[in-house]
Amino acid sequence: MPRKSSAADAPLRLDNQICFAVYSAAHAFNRVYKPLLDRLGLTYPQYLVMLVLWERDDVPVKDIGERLFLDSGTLTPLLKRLEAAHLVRRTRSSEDERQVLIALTAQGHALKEKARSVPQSILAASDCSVPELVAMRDEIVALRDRLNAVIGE
Amino acid sequence: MPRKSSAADAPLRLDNQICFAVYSAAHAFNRVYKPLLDRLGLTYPQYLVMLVLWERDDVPVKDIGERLFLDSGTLTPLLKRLEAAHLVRRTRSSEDERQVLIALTAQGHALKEKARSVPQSILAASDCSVPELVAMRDEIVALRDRLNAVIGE
DNA sequence: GCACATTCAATTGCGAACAATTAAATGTGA
DNA sequence: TCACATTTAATTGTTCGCAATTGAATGTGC
Repeated sequence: MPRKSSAADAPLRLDNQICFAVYSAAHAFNRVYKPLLDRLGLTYPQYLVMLVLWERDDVPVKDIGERLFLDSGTLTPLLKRLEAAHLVRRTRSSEDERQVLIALTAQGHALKEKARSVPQSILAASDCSVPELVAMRDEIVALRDRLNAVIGE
Repeated sequence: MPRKSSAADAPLRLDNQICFAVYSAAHAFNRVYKPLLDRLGLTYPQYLVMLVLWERDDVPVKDIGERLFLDSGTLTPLLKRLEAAHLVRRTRSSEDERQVLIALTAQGHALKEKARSVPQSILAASDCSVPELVAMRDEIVALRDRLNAVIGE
């Protein structure tokens, strides 16, 4: 028997999965961002780190990681690339030698001005009203936070 | 002047970004899936490929790529790992020698039964009603499709 | 039939992402 | 004080994800 598609298979159907919706939307965002961020010389994760630093500077790697849900295994090499691009400086804290503080260079600060056009371009690409996007964002954040709550038991 | 947070900066604020909501939710899903998929011996992208194959077998790499929005650079090594795990077979099509057809092995088919408990666990972790999840999924898919439409000019 | 373009998978190189481990600095309790 | 645990980044190794290129097979237009 050729295994006809059955109702019992619905939970395993790709297009029914919310995780795949989220996964594929994340990649779609990445592809839209790519040409915009190329002009800034940033990758998407690097852009996220810069967003954090543009809000507050001179913070330990740990803080950036907590904000972005990333660990040092991801951030250490990424921050070294930003340092090589002269956008940030990495210095050991003198109060606590375990911490490495990340500070923006003048170039890093200046890049913020060039980045201001990015959110507008993304808004246009999403072809969606701001209130709709805000509502979706809040729902997705709430879902993410519930998922993260499960991970910490 | 110490650059106080200003309303002009709102579009660049991390927590205002829907892309970051999606990006961080995708990673949260990945972390919830990890222990469940470890028991199947699969990574999350490998699980997605298996979902595609459990729906329809004996398809070219191209079809899997279109379904998952992934290219051969990602899929070729991933499929070789699934082959090494004896879950799929890779054979050149005889009608069109350019294509490589991916077929499930008996083990690959059998794994579907072990996978049936996964969606239920994810539903529980998301701590959300099915109608809510379905609504969110459809919104996210619609957004993804609009973003993908922009990429193809 | 033949030059040419197109399609498809594979390959190479780079940048995430994370698990697991390491090493150094700091904190804590007896 | 001193043994011990904790915190913090860095490191190593594996797997994605994609751009760019390659090479073989197929399709096409003349």
